[in-house]
Amino acid sequence: MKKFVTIRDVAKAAGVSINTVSRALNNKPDINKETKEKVLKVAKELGYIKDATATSLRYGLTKVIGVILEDSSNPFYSEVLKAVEMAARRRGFNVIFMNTEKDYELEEEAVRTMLSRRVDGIIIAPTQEKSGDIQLLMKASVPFVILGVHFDEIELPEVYSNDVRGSYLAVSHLIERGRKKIVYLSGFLYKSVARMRLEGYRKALHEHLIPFDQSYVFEVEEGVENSYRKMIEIIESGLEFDGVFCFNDISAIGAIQALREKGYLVPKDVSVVGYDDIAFAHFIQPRLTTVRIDKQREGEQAFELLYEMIKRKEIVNKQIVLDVELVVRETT
Amino acid sequence: MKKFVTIRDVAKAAGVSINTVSRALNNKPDINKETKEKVLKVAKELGYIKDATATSLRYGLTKVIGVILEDSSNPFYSEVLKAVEMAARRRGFNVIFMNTEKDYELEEEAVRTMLSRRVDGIIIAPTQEKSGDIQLLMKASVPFVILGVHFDEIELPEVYSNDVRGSYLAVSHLIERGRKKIVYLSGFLYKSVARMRLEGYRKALHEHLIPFDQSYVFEVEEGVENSYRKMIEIIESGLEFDGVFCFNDISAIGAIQALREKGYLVPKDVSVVGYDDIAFAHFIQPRLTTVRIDKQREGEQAFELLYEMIKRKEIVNKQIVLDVELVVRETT
DNA sequence: TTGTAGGCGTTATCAA
DNA sequence: TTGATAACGCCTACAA
Repeated sequence: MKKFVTIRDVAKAAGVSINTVSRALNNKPDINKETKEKVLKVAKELGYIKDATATSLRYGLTKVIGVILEDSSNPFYSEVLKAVEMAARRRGFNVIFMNTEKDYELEEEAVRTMLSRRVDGIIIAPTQEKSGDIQLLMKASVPFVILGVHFDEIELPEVYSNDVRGSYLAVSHLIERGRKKIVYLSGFLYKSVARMRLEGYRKALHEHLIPFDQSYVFEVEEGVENSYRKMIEIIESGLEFDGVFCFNDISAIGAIQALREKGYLVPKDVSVVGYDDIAFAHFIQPRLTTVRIDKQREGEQAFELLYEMIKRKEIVNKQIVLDVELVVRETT
Repeated sequence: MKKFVTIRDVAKAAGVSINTVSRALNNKPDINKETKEKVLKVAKELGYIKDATATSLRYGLTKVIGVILEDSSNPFYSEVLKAVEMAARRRGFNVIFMNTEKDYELEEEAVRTMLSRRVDGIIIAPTQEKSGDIQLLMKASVPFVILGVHFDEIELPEVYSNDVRGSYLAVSHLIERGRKKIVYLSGFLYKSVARMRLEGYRKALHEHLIPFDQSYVFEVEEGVENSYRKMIEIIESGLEFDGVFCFNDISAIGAIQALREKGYLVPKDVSVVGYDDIAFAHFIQPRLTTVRIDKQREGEQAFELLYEMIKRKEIVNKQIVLDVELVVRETT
């Protein structure tokens, strides 16, 4: 089991030396045409398949990139991941991915694994709880791109979306719909994304002369269940509100469920806006108004930035900020 | 950029030979305790990270498996894929995945790439249009597991769900709800899954003494849009029906959308059952009645079967058929 | 145009 | 207990 044909085997069968085989296989010029054809024929007959492992070792390049994210089955990330894979493949790269489950230890372990695999580059969506692994990456001098996150303190290659603008658009839209008391179901504020979205929220309120009220902002762990429960809690607390801006579509779905159960009509009584525009945002009922991030583009851009670094063999300290779009549907 | 510390560097810095370093790193017994500690210390100081590429070449084992599927962002596959990755990691394996976009050429190319990468095993969800790549895999004598598909003609290691039973349950349930004219929005029948589900459909009708009518079976390409359009078509054709059994949840969503647009109430006028129980099945409104496949288990089982083959170094010609469960919600 | 030899980073065999 | 050496499969100087 698992005995592969080597160039040595091909060489012997074709009656030439191993590097004549190598030359034939790699389209080198310095080889006789007939020899080449013969070698290629023999290689095919024997079912030769080049060992990328050996080539990697020889070249010091694996043509593999690593992708590290919290949950590859999440409808947002799964689309980004797919886009990365497709973009990578177009350039002859394969991708190894690892899930961190939002666990920093797993994230750091994933980084070490990728480094050990000698991937040519890494795309990572860090949890932002700690950033020791990012330090590790910087020291390792392996090209990497931060995905979906922006670090204020250090300048790093990043691809993320313009979420200040996104949430500004979302909240302004709510206000234009006549909503004045807008709950923000936020993610944890140690995450740059949550902070940016909070900033946009505040900006929109401010521009519309609505005072910011901290008691309308709730930091809630991600997941439908969590936002569902938090929404129930908010309703039961008696807080007055007529709009809900959600950290993402998933949490919007949870919120809408809670609202419905408590007898609120969406959007008649309460308007809801989500974020991300995952595929299901326009299949749920009522169709979700949300802020669209172009996930395919995000994945592609992340790979292309990484690729540029791999090719140029140097850090390209560029922050690519993707534009974002409000998609008005039926929940507002 | 990208200069890694090698055991050679460690050896020099520690004043020992390279294989003393190797011994220390790999917890070999025949090494002096102090030497070992010193080596480990130096290795850590220098930031040594083992090169898995070299180890792979040496051992003839990469500790990488390949996963080939049509669309890693599909809510069904993305969950299975994640489960595979998690299971693999527990055993010290990493995973490279490739999307085929239901294109046989890409699928075959993916197989070649995986072979070239010398992955220790492959999990593949084949399109079933052609199967030359499966032949290739068999010849290559690399362990592989077929995911979500059953081949009648050849006995191969497979993990798939009991879809005859699943659709039998679904259709029986529709009948018990008083439905008699049940449309089957099928996938293409060259796929084993579609055939199995058709069989269950027929079986349920037969047992309930409802004659099978070919004109109620529609082969439709996957995707919400396609099932949406087909459903519109069916309605406009004037066909009488009171139930719709869908190939999967995605197609159920499309069908429900069409029904709603055409003024049908679900489930009052028409009952609808989906298949897969993707995460969103219970977020859409009305909540979708569907047949649940345990996606996590499917991924785990696929990996474990593969792992068994890798460990035993021989084909384990086992077909693992996962049980399936009817989840009654609000569309029936 | 072709072949020989060395090396990529590891690990295993054998000898010291 | 330790060290020298060969080998995994490939590619590239260099030599022929």
